[in-house]
Amino acid sequence: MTQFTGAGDPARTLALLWRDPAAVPRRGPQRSLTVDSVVAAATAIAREHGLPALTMRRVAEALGVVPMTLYTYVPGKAELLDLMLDAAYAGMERTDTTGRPWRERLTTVADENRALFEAHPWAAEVAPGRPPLGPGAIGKYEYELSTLDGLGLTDLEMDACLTYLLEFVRANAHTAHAAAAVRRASSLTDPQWWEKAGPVLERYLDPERYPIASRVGAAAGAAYGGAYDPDHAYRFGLRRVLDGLATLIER
Amino acid sequence: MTQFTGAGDPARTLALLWRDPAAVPRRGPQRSLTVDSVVAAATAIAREHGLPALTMRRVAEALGVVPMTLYTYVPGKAELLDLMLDAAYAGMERTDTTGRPWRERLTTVADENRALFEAHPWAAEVAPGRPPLGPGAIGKYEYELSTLDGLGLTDLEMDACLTYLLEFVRANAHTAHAAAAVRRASSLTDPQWWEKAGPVLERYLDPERYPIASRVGAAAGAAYGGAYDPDHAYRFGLRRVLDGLATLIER
DNA sequence: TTTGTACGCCGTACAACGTACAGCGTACAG
DNA sequence: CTGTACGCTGTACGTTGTACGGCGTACAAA
Repeated sequence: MTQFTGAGDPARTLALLWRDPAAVPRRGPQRSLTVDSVVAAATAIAREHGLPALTMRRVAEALGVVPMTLYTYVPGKAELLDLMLDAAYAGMERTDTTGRPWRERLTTVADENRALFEAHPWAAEVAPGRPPLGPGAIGKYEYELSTLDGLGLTDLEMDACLTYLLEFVRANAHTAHAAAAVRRASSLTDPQWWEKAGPVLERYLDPERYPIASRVGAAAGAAYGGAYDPDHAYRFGLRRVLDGLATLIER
Repeated sequence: MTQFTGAGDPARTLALLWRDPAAVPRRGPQRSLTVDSVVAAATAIAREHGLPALTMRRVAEALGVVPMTLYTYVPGKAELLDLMLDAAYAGMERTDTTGRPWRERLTTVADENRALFEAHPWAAEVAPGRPPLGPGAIGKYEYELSTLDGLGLTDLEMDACLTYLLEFVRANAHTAHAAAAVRRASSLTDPQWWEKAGPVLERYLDPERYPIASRVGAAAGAAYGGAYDPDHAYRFGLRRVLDGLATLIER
């Protein structure tokens, strides 16, 4: 099952995201849980065991409750993911960089988003079909836009620049986490895998037919100890992102 | 279930990817299918109904066979995804841009990758934990690296530049496709959704508390007719990517 | 030509998933 | 005091990927 956000009824989801007091019931027995406790339990599971391990049954078990109980707090799993994402956004650090040069400000934003995905690897995997328009997401948007304010960009350019920067960080985290997830799933470390795959691949791969790929692939493999080094890709990429934005900002 | 690639036994997977003749059996009854027909049927389902609709049962049904039969052609679903991905790579256009300026060459590579994700939207969703080292992927790598050859970059830089460019295209396609998938799943078009969410959101969102977000969000929403325009993000982003690489290449 | 066996195909089965539904008991409104 | 709104739960359904064992075919050896 691919995991979405933004699937359910917008009004209900928004009321939930903003913790609308009018949405809590006035009758019936005392509630044994809270929306926040459900979100917290789900987040803990996703963080510790990955998104595939996040099941309604597991969340319920962690809370000492039967699965169907969760459905009185949350309409379904999609909305729970929305709530988790918004809560994660709300918990992000927001360093005040007023007055600093724009490169430093954007680097801070990038690093803070990277930290988000480090603290919540699952967040890089949920596909935000429609963004969760809760207080966490809006507050994040406001803060991040403020680092681009006053640079002479149009409103549309500000949005485009921010989207561009954030998608880079997100993509980097996604790739990094996919690598980590496959490591966990295959019970074969990266070096072990390459040790097995390398000799076999050599039987099929003709260096004369793929000269550049052989050369560059070997160089990259030797340098990274694998096919991909997320840390290096982040540092390299962030420099490119800032240089790319510079031609727009400093024109 | 999150979809991986590269989960199974490397040797078996590689033999499959390269269509090793030694891997086909010599005994037993005639095989009614081929690996290629399985891959083709699976690809057709993924393309037409999306990755969540790609199930072994459905592939089997399309081939007029019982689910377990597929397992005599393919070790499992993860390997099937590897094969699908490698086949999609193999089918990509590879325009000869020898002698053209590097910006034009890289734009061509980006556009070809974008076309891949347009033809195979599912490909943007599979997480390539470990890349499928088949003829398609290797050929693609060789071709794409050739557009960066002779520019004075080190081998590591060539790999980093290509990775950076491809991750941008991939991330853009992923976001675009997530938006399309949620539209399909929620049975509520984007304008319909905003029409319902807009008034409700206004009740919660205080413009004085989020001045920049309100202003920029409104501008972006009006310009794109939604929160995000993948086409615009691609054109904008590709310019930034090339400008960012320029400071490295033309230093 | 016969026979042993490697191997394709299939029916059944299992565990896990999200969640619909109906019954039961609680606590507030009148 | 009573009716009812509503939280909690047990059971159940339709999915998923795939393990297992039986059956029959077609090639290798005799």
